[in-house]
Amino acid sequence: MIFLVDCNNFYVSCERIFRPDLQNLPVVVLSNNDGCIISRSSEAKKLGIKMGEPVFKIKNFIKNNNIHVFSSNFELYGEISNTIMLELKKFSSEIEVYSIDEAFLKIKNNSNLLTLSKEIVYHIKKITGIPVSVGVSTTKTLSKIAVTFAKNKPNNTFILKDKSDITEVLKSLDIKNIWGIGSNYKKYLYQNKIFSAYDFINTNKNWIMKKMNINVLRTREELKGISCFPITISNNPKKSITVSRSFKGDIHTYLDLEKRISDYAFICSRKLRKEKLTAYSISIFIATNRYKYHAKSNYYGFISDNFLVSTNNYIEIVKFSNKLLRKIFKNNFSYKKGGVILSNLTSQNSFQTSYLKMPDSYKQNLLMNSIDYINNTFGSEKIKLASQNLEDITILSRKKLSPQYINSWNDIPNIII
DNA sequence: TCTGGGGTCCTAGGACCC
DNA sequence: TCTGGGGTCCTAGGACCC
Repeated sequence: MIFLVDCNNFYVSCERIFRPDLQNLPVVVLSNNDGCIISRSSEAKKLGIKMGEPVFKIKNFIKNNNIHVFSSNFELYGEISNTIMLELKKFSSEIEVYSIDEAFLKIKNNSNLLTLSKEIVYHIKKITGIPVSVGVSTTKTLSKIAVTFAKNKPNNTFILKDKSDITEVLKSLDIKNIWGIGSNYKKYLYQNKIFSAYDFINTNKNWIMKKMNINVLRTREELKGISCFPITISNNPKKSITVSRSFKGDIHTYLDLEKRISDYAFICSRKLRKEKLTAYSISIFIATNRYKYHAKSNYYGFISDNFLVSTNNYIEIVKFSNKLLRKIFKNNFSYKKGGVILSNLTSQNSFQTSYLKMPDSYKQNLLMNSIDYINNTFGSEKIKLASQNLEDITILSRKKLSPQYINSWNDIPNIII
């Protein structure tokens, strides 16, 4: 059987660990730049706050209803997530960490599914303080359905096993709530008079393949109890690394944009080096504010290119990103967002060399390692490259940031007796 | 004033080969 | 009048996820 363990309102629950006074009160967590709502406590949901809602639109509502607001603290959430996943490994060695707040567990000895589910809920809450839900069924897609039911049960567990139960559930379930059916396929399926999950399992296979794709067909099979998405235990190596941000205000000049792109390229390189990888390809994009202007004053620039040889050299990556930026930059636009993507990644110990370019010299490597050492020891922005933003201003707006309770010595909670 | 960020997979069609 | 058949690889764009 497949157990899907899903944390309840994960980011909000993380904040509440250190703020027990916020139990039973409406709480929300915001996206980067304090832009949108990305996590809501059940009380906030009951007040009608929607997922992805822009904060500025409901500023007064937040105030009037005494809703507690946090900026996102992903460092903290990541640490808590790691702890949860380590604890879950005690229940099964066949575990797939699917996202920051979800994991699939394959459990073979399934004598008492309900008891085991309750045990998982109890254990994770006891060790980490995070409330989780457990959905159990025979395939990943069915477990996904089970866990949504679990969220509304008093003990946060739900077993979806009997054939007749499954049929009943599928009949009651809107197709848009199936894992793998997004807004576009939903629209298309509605147009073809397919509304419930039960309608969907009775569709024609060739039609699905012709009009959609193989994964949609797999989803259909999974709903019938035929497993098509196996649990992938090995943590596959990363295939791409992105750093992108919306800017606080608009940017008009090339030079200002270059500072941002240099920053993102530098951060991206740091992530790359942390994973002990090198990149062969790099992409840059810049975009105007899609909400603000008419279509003709909007512009989206995107470009990709390859290095001669895979690299994780800060200087080389930042230099190349600026060279690409020059090719897509256009005057007379107000830029609102930009990003750097590194792809075609390989391990730094095994990449392909080339006769076109000498490998980094010993001195270059020493320089790169020194940058890492200094930034890791004294703060991530101590050493920068000259094209980066050198003024001491924070790029992100995070006005309601909680302390780094468990990943910074300065922020360790004090207990006063 | 103000609207997030980071990923993966699939496929049609183009470029190329013999 | 009439111009083959069978492949592989790459990539942009579209779909999805949290």
